[in-house]
Amino acid sequence: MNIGDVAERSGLPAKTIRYYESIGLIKPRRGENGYRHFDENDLHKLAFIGRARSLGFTIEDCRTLLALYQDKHRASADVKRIANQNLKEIDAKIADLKAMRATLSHLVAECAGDDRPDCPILNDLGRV
Amino acid sequence: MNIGDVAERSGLPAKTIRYYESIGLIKPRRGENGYRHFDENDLHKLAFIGRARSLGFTIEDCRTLLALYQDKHRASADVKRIANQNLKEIDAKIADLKAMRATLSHLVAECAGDDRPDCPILNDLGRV
DNA sequence: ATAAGGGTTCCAGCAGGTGGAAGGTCAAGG
DNA sequence: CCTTGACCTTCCACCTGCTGGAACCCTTAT
Repeated sequence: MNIGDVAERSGLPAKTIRYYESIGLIKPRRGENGYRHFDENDLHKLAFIGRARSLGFTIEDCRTLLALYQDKHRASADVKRIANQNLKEIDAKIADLKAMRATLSHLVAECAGDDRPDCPILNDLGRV
Repeated sequence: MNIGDVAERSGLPAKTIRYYESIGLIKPRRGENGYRHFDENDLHKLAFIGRARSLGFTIEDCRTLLALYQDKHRASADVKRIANQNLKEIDAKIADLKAMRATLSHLVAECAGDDRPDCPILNDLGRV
Protein backbone atom coordinates (compact mmCIF):
# COMPACT_ATOMS: atom_id res chain seq x y z
CA MET A 1 0.00 0.00 0.00
CA ASN A 2 0.99 3.65 -0.46
CA ILE A 3 1.85 6.07 2.31
CA GLY A 4 -1.69 7.48 2.44
CA ASP A 5 -3.20 4.04 3.11
CA VAL A 6 -0.70 3.14 5.78
CA ALA A 7 -1.12 6.59 7.33
CA GLU A 8 -4.85 6.05 7.64
CA ARG A 9 -4.51 2.50 8.94
CA SER A 10 -1.77 3.30 11.44
CA GLY A 11 -3.25 6.63 12.51
CA LEU A 12 0.06 8.41 11.90
CA PRO A 13 0.42 11.42 9.57
CA ALA A 14 2.24 10.69 6.29
CA LYS A 15 4.82 13.33 7.25
CA THR A 16 5.59 11.47 10.43
CA ILE A 17 5.97 8.18 8.56
CA ARG A 18 8.45 9.78 6.14
CA TYR A 19 10.28 11.15 9.14
CA TYR A 20 10.41 7.68 10.71
CA GLU A 21 11.90 6.34 7.52
CA SER A 22 14.45 9.16 7.47
CA ILE A 23 15.69 8.16 10.92
CA GLY A 24 15.76 4.49 9.99
CA LEU A 25 12.87 3.19 12.07
CA ILE A 26 11.20 1.64 9.04
CA LYS A 27 12.48 0.75 5.58
CA PRO A 28 9.63 0.50 3.08
CA ARG A 29 10.42 -0.72 -0.43
CA ARG A 30 10.16 1.64 -3.40
CA GLY A 31 8.12 1.11 -6.56
CA GLU A 32 9.17 1.93 -10.13
CA ASN A 33 7.69 5.41 -9.78
CA GLY A 34 9.60 6.16 -6.57
CA TYR A 35 6.55 5.70 -4.35
CA ARG A 36 7.08 4.02 -1.00
CA HIS A 37 5.39 0.66 -0.78
CA PHE A 38 4.36 -0.66 2.64
CA ASP A 39 3.55 -4.24 3.58
CA GLU A 40 1.67 -5.59 6.62
CA ASN A 41 4.85 -5.82 8.67
CA ASP A 42 5.56 -2.13 8.09
CA LEU A 43 2.02 -1.36 9.18
CA HIS A 44 2.44 -3.35 12.38
CA LYS A 45 5.69 -1.61 13.14
CA LEU A 46 4.13 1.82 12.59
CA ALA A 47 1.16 0.98 14.79
CA PHE A 48 3.65 -0.26 17.37
CA ILE A 49 5.64 2.97 17.26
CA GLY A 50 2.52 5.12 17.42
CA ARG A 51 1.26 3.32 20.47
CA ALA A 52 4.61 3.33 22.21
CA ARG A 53 5.03 7.07 21.53
CA SER A 54 1.58 7.76 22.95
CA LEU A 55 2.62 5.88 26.07
CA GLY A 56 5.55 8.21 26.54
CA PHE A 57 8.37 6.09 25.08
CA THR A 58 11.08 8.09 23.31
CA ILE A 59 12.10 7.37 19.73
CA GLU A 60 15.20 5.62 21.05
CA ASP A 61 13.00 3.52 23.33
CA CYS A 62 10.96 2.66 20.25
CA ARG A 63 14.08 1.61 18.38
CA THR A 64 15.03 -0.71 21.22
CA LEU A 65 11.51 -2.06 21.62
CA LEU A 66 11.20 -2.64 17.87
CA ALA A 67 14.45 -4.60 17.87
CA LEU A 68 13.09 -6.68 20.73
CA TYR A 69 9.73 -6.97 18.96
CA GLN A 70 11.45 -8.37 15.89
CA ASP A 71 13.80 -10.60 17.88
CA LYS A 72 12.23 -14.01 18.36
CA HIS A 73 14.75 -14.92 21.05
CA ARG A 74 14.46 -11.83 23.22
CA ALA A 75 13.88 -12.03 26.94
CA SER A 76 10.72 -10.41 28.18
CA ALA A 77 12.75 -9.11 31.13
CA ASP A 78 14.42 -6.57 28.83
CA VAL A 79 11.08 -5.22 27.75
CA LYS A 80 9.78 -5.14 31.30
CA ARG A 81 12.77 -3.15 32.48
CA ILE A 82 12.17 -0.43 29.91
CA ALA A 83 8.45 -0.33 30.65
CA ASN A 84 9.08 -0.13 34.40
CA GLN A 85 11.48 2.76 33.93
CA ASN A 86 8.75 4.55 32.00
CA LEU A 87 6.23 3.79 34.71
CA LYS A 88 8.50 5.37 37.31
CA GLU A 89 8.77 8.53 35.25
CA ILE A 90 5.01 8.71 34.84
CA ASP A 91 4.52 8.32 38.59
CA ALA A 92 6.95 11.13 39.28
CA LYS A 93 5.12 13.41 36.86
CA ILE A 94 1.75 12.61 38.43
CA ALA A 95 3.08 13.32 41.92
CA ASP A 96 4.53 16.64 40.78
CA LEU A 97 1.30 17.64 39.06
CA LYS A 98 -0.73 16.80 42.15
CA ALA A 99 1.53 18.96 44.29
CA MET A 100 1.20 21.80 41.81
CA ARG A 101 -2.56 21.36 41.70
CA ALA A 102 -2.83 21.60 45.46
CA THR A 103 -0.75 24.76 45.50
CA LEU A 104 -2.67 26.42 42.70
CA SER A 105 -6.11 25.56 44.04
CA HIS A 106 -5.06 26.91 47.41
CA LEU A 107 -3.96 30.10 45.66
CA VAL A 108 -7.32 30.36 43.92
CA ALA A 109 -9.15 30.02 47.23
CA GLU A 110 -6.97 32.58 48.98
CA CYS A 111 -7.09 34.93 46.04
CA ALA A 112 -10.84 35.47 45.99
CA GLY A 113 -11.75 39.04 46.92
CA ASP A 114 -8.54 39.64 48.77
CA ASP A 115 -6.36 42.58 47.77
CA ARG A 116 -3.83 42.61 50.59
CA PRO A 117 -0.37 43.28 49.13
CA ASP A 118 1.45 40.65 51.13
CA CYS A 119 0.36 37.10 50.38
CA PRO A 120 1.96 34.11 52.14
CA ILE A 121 0.86 31.86 49.27
CA LEU A 122 2.94 33.82 46.79
CA ASN A 123 5.91 33.55 49.08
CA ASP A 124 5.39 29.83 49.22
CA LEU A 125 5.11 29.47 45.44
CA GLY A 126 8.37 31.26 44.89
CA ARG A 127 10.25 29.67 47.73
CA VAL A 128 13.79 28.66 46.87
CA MET B 1 24.25 37.85 42.92
CA ASN B 2 25.83 36.58 39.70
CA ILE B 3 24.37 34.00 37.38
CA GLY B 4 26.37 31.16 38.96
CA ASP B 5 24.91 31.86 42.40
CA VAL B 6 21.35 32.15 41.16
CA ALA B 7 21.83 29.02 39.07
CA GLU B 8 22.88 27.04 42.12
CA ARG B 9 20.13 28.46 44.33
CA SER B 10 17.35 28.02 41.75
CA GLY B 11 18.56 24.66 40.49
CA LEU B 12 18.50 25.88 36.89
CA PRO B 13 21.56 25.79 34.59
CA ALA B 14 23.10 29.19 33.85
CA LYS B 15 22.48 28.51 30.16
CA THR B 16 18.78 28.13 30.80
CA ILE B 17 18.65 31.35 32.81
CA ARG B 18 20.30 33.26 29.96
CA TYR B 19 17.76 31.70 27.62
CA TYR B 20 14.89 32.81 29.88
CA GLU B 21 16.26 36.34 29.79
CA SER B 22 16.53 36.17 26.00
CA ILE B 23 12.82 35.40 25.73
CA GLY B 24 11.89 38.07 28.25
CA LEU B 25 10.81 35.94 31.21
CA ILE B 26 13.23 37.70 33.55
CA LYS B 27 15.06 41.01 33.30
CA PRO B 28 18.11 41.03 35.56
CA ARG B 29 20.09 44.28 35.95
CA ARG B 30 23.56 44.56 34.45
CA GLY B 31 26.69 45.65 36.32
CA GLU B 32 29.44 47.93 34.98
CA ASN B 33 31.31 44.90 33.67
CA GLY B 34 28.30 43.58 31.75
CA TYR B 35 27.59 40.80 34.27
CA ARG B 36 23.95 40.05 35.02
CA HIS B 37 22.97 40.91 38.55
CA PHE B 38 20.06 39.03 40.14
CA ASP B 39 18.03 40.05 43.18
CA GLU B 40 15.83 37.91 45.43
CA ASN B 41 12.78 38.56 43.28
CA ASP B 42 14.59 37.20 40.21
CA LEU B 43 15.57 34.16 42.21
CA HIS B 44 12.00 33.54 43.29
CA LYS B 45 10.76 33.90 39.73
CA LEU B 46 13.35 31.45 38.47
CA ALA B 47 12.49 28.92 41.15
CA PHE B 48 8.84 29.33 40.22
CA ILE B 49 9.52 28.85 36.50
CA GLY B 50 11.67 25.83 37.23
CA ARG B 51 8.89 24.18 39.19
CA ALA B 52 6.23 25.01 36.61
CA ARG B 53 8.42 23.77 33.72
CA SER B 54 9.15 20.52 35.51
CA LEU B 55 5.41 20.01 35.70
CA GLY B 56 4.95 20.26 31.97
CA PHE B 57 3.78 23.86 31.70
CA THR B 58 4.87 25.57 28.52
CA ILE B 59 6.93 28.74 28.56
CA GLU B 60 3.80 30.69 27.66
CA ASP B 61 1.99 29.08 30.60
CA CYS B 62 4.88 30.24 32.76
CA ARG B 63 4.53 33.76 31.45
CA THR B 64 0.86 33.76 32.49
CA LEU B 65 1.52 32.12 35.84
CA LEU B 66 4.30 34.60 36.55
CA ALA B 67 1.92 37.46 35.88
CA LEU B 68 -0.43 35.88 38.40
CA TYR B 69 2.45 35.40 40.80
CA GLN B 70 3.60 39.03 40.45
CA ASP B 71 0.17 40.65 40.53
CA LYS B 72 -0.26 42.29 43.91
CA HIS B 73 -3.85 43.26 43.12
CA ARG B 74 -4.79 39.83 41.94
CA ALA B 75 -8.20 39.85 43.65
CA SER B 76 -9.88 40.20 40.30
CA ALA B 77 -12.12 37.89 38.28
CA ASP B 78 -9.51 37.83 35.50
CA VAL B 79 -6.76 36.48 37.68
CA LYS B 80 -9.02 33.86 39.18
CA ARG B 81 -10.15 32.76 35.73
CA ILE B 82 -6.52 32.29 34.63
CA ALA B 83 -5.73 30.26 37.71
CA ASN B 84 -8.80 28.11 37.24
CA GLN B 85 -7.92 27.52 33.61
CA ASN B 86 -4.51 26.32 34.68
CA LEU B 87 -6.11 24.08 37.26
CA LYS B 88 -8.25 22.51 34.53
CA GLU B 89 -5.16 21.91 32.43
CA ILE B 90 -3.39 20.29 35.35
CA ASP B 91 -6.39 18.02 35.90
CA ALA B 92 -6.38 17.05 32.22
CA LYS B 93 -2.67 16.25 32.34
CA ILE B 94 -3.12 14.16 35.46
CA ALA B 95 -5.96 12.25 33.79
CA ASP B 96 -3.81 11.59 30.68
CA LEU B 97 -0.89 10.39 32.74
CA LYS B 98 -3.15 8.14 34.82
CA ALA B 99 -4.56 6.54 31.68
CA MET B 100 -1.04 5.99 30.38
CA ARG B 101 -0.01 4.60 33.71
CA ALA B 102 -2.95 2.20 33.86
CA THR B 103 -2.17 0.78 30.43
CA LEU B 104 1.53 0.42 31.10
CA SER B 105 1.17 -1.06 34.57
CA HIS B 106 -1.35 -3.57 33.28
CA LEU B 107 1.12 -4.65 30.62
CA VAL B 108 3.99 -4.80 33.09
CA ALA B 109 1.91 -6.95 35.44
CA GLU B 110 1.06 -9.34 32.60
CA CYS B 111 4.69 -9.70 31.58
CA ALA B 112 6.59 -12.53 33.19
CA GLY B 113 9.83 -10.57 33.04
CA ASP B 114 11.91 -13.68 32.58
CA ASP B 115 14.06 -14.91 29.75
CA ARG B 116 11.25 -16.40 27.71
CA PRO B 117 10.49 -14.67 24.43
CA ASP B 118 6.76 -14.30 24.98
CA CYS B 119 6.00 -10.76 26.12
CA PRO B 120 2.48 -9.33 26.48
CA ILE B 121 3.84 -5.77 26.34
CA LEU B 122 5.19 -6.27 22.84
CA ASN B 123 2.11 -8.22 21.78
CA ASP B 124 -0.10 -5.33 22.81
CA LEU B 125 2.08 -2.68 21.21
CA GLY B 126 1.94 -4.52 17.90
CA ARG B 127 -1.86 -4.48 17.69
CA VAL B 128 -3.12 -2.56 14.66
C1' DA C 1 -6.16 18.00 -22.26
C1' DT C 2 -6.78 19.15 -17.91
C1' DA C 3 -7.71 19.05 -13.17
C1' DA C 4 -7.77 16.77 -8.84
C1' DG C 5 -5.59 14.20 -5.81
C1' DG C 6 -2.13 11.28 -4.82
C1' DG C 7 3.06 10.94 -4.39
C1' DT C 8 8.31 12.85 -4.11
C1' DT C 9 12.22 15.97 -2.44
C1' DC C 10 14.26 19.50 0.29
C1' DC C 11 14.38 23.52 3.26
C1' DA C 12 12.65 26.10 7.34
C1' DG C 13 10.87 26.35 11.62
C1' DC C 14 8.51 25.27 16.17
C1' DA C 15 9.62 24.49 21.59
C1' DG C 16 12.93 24.53 24.94
C1' DG C 17 16.85 24.21 25.60
C1' DT C 18 22.32 22.43 25.43
C1' DG C 19 27.20 22.48 23.91
C1' DG C 20 31.18 24.77 22.47
C1' DA C 21 34.19 28.45 20.75
C1' DA C 22 36.21 32.90 21.46
C1' DG C 23 36.91 36.19 24.44
C1' DG C 24 36.38 39.71 28.80
C1' DT C 25 36.77 40.00 34.14
C1' DC C 26 38.10 39.12 38.82
C1' DA C 27 40.47 37.37 43.06
C1' DA C 28 44.31 34.87 44.83
C1' DG C 29 49.06 33.22 44.90
C1' DG C 30 53.95 33.60 43.58
C1' DC D 1 52.97 43.06 39.01
C1' DC D 2 51.84 38.97 36.64
C1' DT D 3 49.75 34.80 35.94
C1' DT D 4 46.35 31.27 36.72
C1' DG D 5 41.89 29.65 36.92
C1' DA D 6 37.26 30.32 37.72
C1' DC D 7 33.98 32.98 36.48
C1' DC D 8 31.35 35.85 33.11
C1' DT D 9 29.97 37.47 28.12
C1' DT D 10 28.08 36.65 23.15
C1' DC D 11 27.06 33.93 19.28
C1' DC D 12 26.12 30.03 16.54
C1' DA D 13 25.17 25.21 15.93
C1' DC D 14 22.85 21.21 17.39
C1' DC D 15 19.33 18.25 19.74
C1' DT D 16 14.23 15.81 19.70
C1' DG D 17 10.13 14.94 17.29
C1' DC D 18 7.90 16.47 14.38
C1' DT D 19 5.16 20.01 11.01
C1' DG D 20 4.47 23.24 7.12
C1' DG D 21 5.36 24.73 2.60
C1' DA D 22 7.36 25.06 -1.99
C1' DA D 23 8.18 22.87 -6.19
C1' DC D 24 7.75 19.16 -8.63
C1' DC D 25 6.24 14.16 -10.55
C1' DC D 26 2.54 10.34 -11.15
C1' DT D 27 -2.20 8.53 -11.76
C1' DT D 28 -6.87 8.58 -12.83
C1' DA D 29 -11.18 10.44 -14.35
C1' DT D 30 -13.60 13.34 -17.20
